[in-house]
Parts: sequence; structure tokens; C-alpha cells
Amino acid sequence: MDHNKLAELLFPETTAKPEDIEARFPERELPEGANVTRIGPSPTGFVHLGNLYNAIIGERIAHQSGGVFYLRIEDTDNKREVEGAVETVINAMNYFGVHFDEGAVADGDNGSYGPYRQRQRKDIYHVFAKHLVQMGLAYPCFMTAEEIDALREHQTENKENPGIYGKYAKCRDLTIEQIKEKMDAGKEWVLRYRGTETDEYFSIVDAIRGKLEMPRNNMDFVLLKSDGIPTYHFAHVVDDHLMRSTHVIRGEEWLSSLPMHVELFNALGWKQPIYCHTATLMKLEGTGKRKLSKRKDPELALSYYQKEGISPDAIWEFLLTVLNSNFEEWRIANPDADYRDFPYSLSKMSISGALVDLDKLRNISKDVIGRMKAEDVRDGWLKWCEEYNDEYAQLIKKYPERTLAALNVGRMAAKPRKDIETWKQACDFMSFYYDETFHITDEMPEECDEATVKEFFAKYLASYDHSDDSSAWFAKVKELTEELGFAVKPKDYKKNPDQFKGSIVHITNMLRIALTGHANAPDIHEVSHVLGEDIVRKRLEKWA
RNA sequence: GGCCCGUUGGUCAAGAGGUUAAGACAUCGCCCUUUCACGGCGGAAUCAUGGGUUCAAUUCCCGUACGGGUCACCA
Repeated sequence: MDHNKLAELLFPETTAKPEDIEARFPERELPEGANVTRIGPSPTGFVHLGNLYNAIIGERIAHQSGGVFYLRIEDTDNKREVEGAVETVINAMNYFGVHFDEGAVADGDNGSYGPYRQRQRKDIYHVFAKHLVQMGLAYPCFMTAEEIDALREHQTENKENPGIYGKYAKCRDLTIEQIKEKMDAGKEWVLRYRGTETDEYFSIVDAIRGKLEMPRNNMDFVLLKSDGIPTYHFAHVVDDHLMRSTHVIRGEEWLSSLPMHVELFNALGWKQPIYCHTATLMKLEGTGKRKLSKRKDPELALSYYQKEGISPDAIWEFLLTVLNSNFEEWRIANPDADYRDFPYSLSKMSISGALVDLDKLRNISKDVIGRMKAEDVRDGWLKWCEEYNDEYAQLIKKYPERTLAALNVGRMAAKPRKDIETWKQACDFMSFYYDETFHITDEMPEECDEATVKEFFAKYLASYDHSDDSSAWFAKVKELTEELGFAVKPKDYKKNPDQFKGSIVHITNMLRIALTGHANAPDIHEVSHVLGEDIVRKRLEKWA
């Protein structure tokens, strides 16, 4: 068999040589130790947490080392492509604070290692495909889907490994005449790699998992599909070589195809990137864990976190905690540092499936928002509301100063309050600060009968001086408490419940409910000052 | 089924051949306190299993169980 002749027959249009292509994609000029990473989502329109998880790892190890982080669109499966999906990916990543140095942009490319959409790189793949044919390492296969199905069935019945390999690769030894004949007859073909029948093992070091032992590839896997577009396996090897990726970060579901990739890198004489296979994101269900599923688990979609109003910073901190268990300790030691200053390390990654723990996320989110300046909270919340809650967007814009003051309640303290978990929940929490959304949800304490309520508010308003400071104000409350026959010290009431109508707890709760609608709310004095005298009086008068 | 990967409290996990087996979330109790939140203190709770190696194994080796992944002209 004359491999060169076959190569010409298969790829008559391909004239470029591997070295021509290599010249187009020179080694990157980067400082020593700089890493080049990428994410390669397929444009299905669904961006999930795992995409972000891997993106964060890539972004960190690239940017921490002064390297390059790029976006490559893996659109080799035209059946799955969804209109506008590239923009969806870019927008989602941007929203969550992941930015690319180069790669696909909405309407084209940014960078000199493109094109960054695999389907536009067809010619490039063909050069290397042709080269493999010339080396005798690839051949056209004319087997139909039906034939392959039948073969697989036969193999399964006989307890053999399914697939095209060795004696089952019936197109392996076709003569050039036979190939030409089939092509002339218009038969479709795919290009297969000529696998070696072997039971050897090889070992490889994964940056996350350490040393792995795997059987060498013996499959005649597909390099080019019948439309001339490469499979993931071939595209990955060619692209990550040419785009000079130093690290390939991807989910562990790729582990079992690693032998194919290693085989290809070797066949083409290229240096392998460092592989980093990440753990699958899991979810707790019933008594066990299972993989997050797109159909059953809304929290898999990145858009879920967007809709819930989890701040991007919180998602980062959450994923960083999952990714590197020492992040939490670092955060405690450096409460005010930017999370980007955390020294992220691949070797500290967990290799078992991490659970997505929404409780933990909420806790982190609370913390993150608690650390933010009131201005930033307002801005972040407003930005979210503009997309998801118009009513509050309007209110924030209508009352910017009051909103700011409200967000500052308890924020300046040494141990700041952590009232806000998510932007969505902020709308509930903040509702009492605006008359438009204020409503009473809790009942007055039962210790306070109607007459007591009336008397209290009448007297409270009569002596109310908006300029009182916190202690002057509270002194008046205590006075009133006593006057109404309530215990000033809750403990006294607890000890002798018969001697009092109730305690100051009930009195202040009454106030709190009238003022905020809830028995649970931040400090009354502070809230009163955020609301302003007019609103305070108006809300209290209706009880007097 | 073949192959691959994994298994420390409810969850995320640190850890090393000899430890009282860190820490965080959640949970429970107490304290602080005009409610709540914050904060503080404390409790309960973990090395899947059987063999081997060893003076000593949760840690190293082998098997088993369980979980996951993968066996496409999908990525």
C-alpha cells in the first residue's frame, strides 16, 4: 500500500504541510512558568456549574502564572449546536467574573491562534489527518452504522470488548483500488486511527490525580467524521498542541479516552500538555450521592445562580472552597483580601466527587455580602434587580440614600450583621424600608392587649424626639415599659411572671412590628433613623 | 460485562505508619442581648469491609462491597 497515494486520494485539496501550520502557530512568547489554559465548551446553550468550575481552575492557573486563558468553541457536533450559544457562554462567564485573554468572541475571534471555533479549523485538521495517512497511521473506513451496530451486538454476545479494533476493523486492509472504487461509488467514509493491538500499559502523571496506569489504546477510533469534521479526540490534540496549551483541564469523564489522546500526541510527535482531570460535581439524593443531572437539578445550570441572585463573588468563593480546601483557612486569616490573591494549587484539589452544598453556598454568600461596602451591595443588588425585579430596581433608584443607609445598619460594627444572603432574598429583607413594599407580617405579642397597644403608641409618639440618641431613646422606652406595668428586665418577668403584664421584650417587639412589620428586625433606633421621622410617625400613628 | 477512577462525621474536608484524627457548613445546648442577626463557648458525630506486611495501620499491599465514569461518525 502506497500511503502517499492514499493520502492524495483522500485529501486532494489539502496542500499545506504540517510545518506550514506549525509556522502559523509558533510557540508563545511567555515568561518562564507561565501557563496557557482554556475552556472548550460545546455550544449547546446550556452553561453549567461544571463549566464554571473548570473555567475557574484554568483562569487561576493561567493568570496566577502570568499566562494566557482562552475560549475555544468545540462545535464539532453540528447536531447539538444552538443559535446564540456562543454569546450565552461568554455572557455567563463574564457575569461570573471569568474573563478571557483571547479566543472566540460573539462575532469572531480575538487573538492570533485562531480561528477559535473548531469547525472553522477544518483545513488545519486535514493537514494532520493527511499526514497520519501518509505515515500509515490512519485509513478510511466505510462501515455503515448498521454494520457497526451488528458488530457491537455480536461482540457483546461473545463477551468481547465492543468496538472497531484488530480483526474487527474490516476496512483496515482495503487496497487502494478498493478504496477508490468505494469512493467513486459515492460511499461515505470516516477516517480511523490505526490502533495497535497490545496489552501494554503506560503511565501518566495527572496534575490533580497523580500517577495513573492505563492500558495503551488499541482502538481504531474515528479521527474525522464523514463530513470531514474531526471528533473531539482529534480536535483536542491538534488544537491544544497548536494553541500551545500547557494544561488541559477537563472533567474526569475524559479519563477513559486519555489513551487515545496520548497515542495521538505520540504519533504526531508532539509534547503532551499536563492533564488535569477534575472530579464530577455530585448531589445528595436519598441515601447516596449521584451525578448532577441537567434534567433533574436546576442548580446545575449557571443561570440558576444568576436568577437566585447569588453574587458572582460568592460563587467564586464557594467554588474555591470546594476546589482547594485550604481556601477557607486562608479566608479566615485574610478576611479583607481579594480572592484572586489566594495561591491556588492544583495538587490541593480533591479527586472524589464534590457535593454541591447549597447551605454552604448560602453561608459563604452571606459572608461575602457582609464584607462588602454598602455602596457595593447596593450596586450589586440594583444590577440584579434591573434584570429580575423591576419593582425593587425602581425603589433603589428612587431612594438611593435611604437604601444606602439601610444597608449600613449594623454593617459598620466590628461584628457586622449578615442579613443578606442573596440579591433575591435582599428584596424580602429590605422591603420594610420602603412604604411601597412595607407590610405587616407578624401579629402583636399576645401580652399586649388592644388597650395596651393604643396607650403605648400614643405615649411613645407624644414623647418621641427624633433627635434622641440611642441611649436617650432607650431610656424613654424603659420608662414607658414600667409605666405600662411591664418588666424592664426580661429576667424579672421570667422569675415573676405574675407581677407583670409582660416584659420589655414584648414592648420592643410591638414597636418593631409597627415599624418594620416583623418581630425580627435590626435595631429599632437605627431603623427609625433610616426611615426618617415622617415615616416613623406615620407607621406608628395608625396604632395609637 | 471489560477498562478506569474513587470511598475519613449529615456535608466539604486536613492529616500522617505511632495524633486526644484539624478546620468549615449544617445540627443541638449555653452565653451575649430590647427581637433577630452577628459573635463567643461547648456537645453529638467520621477513617466502607476482609485479609496481609509491621512492634504498630485509618495511613502501605491484595481482595470484596459500594459509588462514579467510560466503552459513538456526542462532547
